[in-house]
Amino acid sequence: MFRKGERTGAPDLTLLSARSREGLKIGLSVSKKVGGAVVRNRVKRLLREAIRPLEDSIFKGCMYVIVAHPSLADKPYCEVCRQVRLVFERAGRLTC
RNA sequence: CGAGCUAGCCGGGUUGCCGCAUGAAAUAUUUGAGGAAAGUCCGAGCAUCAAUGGGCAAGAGUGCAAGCUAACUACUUGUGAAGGCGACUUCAAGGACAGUGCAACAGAAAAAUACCGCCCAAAAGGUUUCCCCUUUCGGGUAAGGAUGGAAAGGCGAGGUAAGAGCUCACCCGCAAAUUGGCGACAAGGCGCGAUGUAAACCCCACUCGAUGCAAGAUCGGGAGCAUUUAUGCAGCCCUAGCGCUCCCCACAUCGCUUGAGCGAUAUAGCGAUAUACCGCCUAGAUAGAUGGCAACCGAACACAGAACUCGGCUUACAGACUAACUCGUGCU
RNA sequence: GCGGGAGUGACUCAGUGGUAGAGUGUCACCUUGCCAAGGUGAAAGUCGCGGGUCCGAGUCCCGUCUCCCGCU
Repeated sequence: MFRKGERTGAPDLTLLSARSREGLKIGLSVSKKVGGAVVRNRVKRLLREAIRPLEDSIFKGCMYVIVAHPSLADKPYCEVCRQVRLVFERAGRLTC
């Protein structure tokens, strides 16, 4: 994914997407630079919650990885939601 | 009222909708992070390693006493030392006449020494009768000598050729008999006067086999050596035992949560803790589960996320509460 | 999860318990018509942080923080 994927950016996160035959798969990458265990778990939860309402409208033929930047750690939920929607729109993967 | 000190406790709760993991089980429901889950600094369980069964070496750790515990270097209560007016707090707290090393600079000298000084005797010289002065050699001495963290117990008197605990008074330190205490130790003081450093090596006493759930168990295939002896398998030895070595595939299931478990009460104990009885079941994932949107409570804002499990230690921490005690001030 | 190492001038590193050093760089002066090279001199250190042992700690001991590496 990191070698071949197509990159799309937002202020505090990056989306990698690549064609796959296995259907929709979404991974999260939150490195130690973001924070300790508590902070990283929270970031992952917020990202999952942000993806959940979009799940039906995302293009099914790809695998995705969302990379969180350290600046995402102190953003509120609505901001995370906005950026996730933005990054999928920019990549042209939303079908609705 | 102010300042302090010690111990303990909490560190969110309730409701609705959507969502995650798990159990029972079949559409509705059970349970779901911490006081430190952290650091990994100690101690155990459990597992494997040739039985790690007995002994040795090497290495590591600990170092006041009694108790407590499954165990401990932890903990409790004491002893001693240091700090604080006090409540109280802190302490790796054995041994320096078993041995070795080190003590920079300064200083005569750093562990036993005579450089200067002081004193005695002899010789030579000056003077020349002596006294006195200078030099050399030999001996005595630790009173004085700008140092240093530390200088051979301190200070005064006697004493002496000069001096010296050599003797004496007062003080300092070590300390035998005896007495009290289970003990550390305390009181006591015959006698004695020893540099410091063991958190330098070390000595003495005591303790420790190694590796860790990524341990390991179950399930598959292949190669080499050996052919029931021997070789080989542990740091070394003894006894017992065993075919040995290597590679690939796979990550499924088990280990995986009921345990030296938690809570209340009573009894024993100053306490750590123990005993009895009653009640409770309280995460178990495997890319790794607790979140989102709202409402209310007076405010919900700290440090922070289980990964085999327990007992401690250490470190981080917004705020809230309870009790005992100490010091100061004012009033009665 | 388990184990090991490092932290010293701006940078790279030395450093037996006894005044903290070297090279590169920086600054000033000399040299040159100017620059470089060369020469002379100077400044720059909470020895990661907090305690302890010691007369005295960068060094020894304990705790702590950050970074790096290995097993897997």
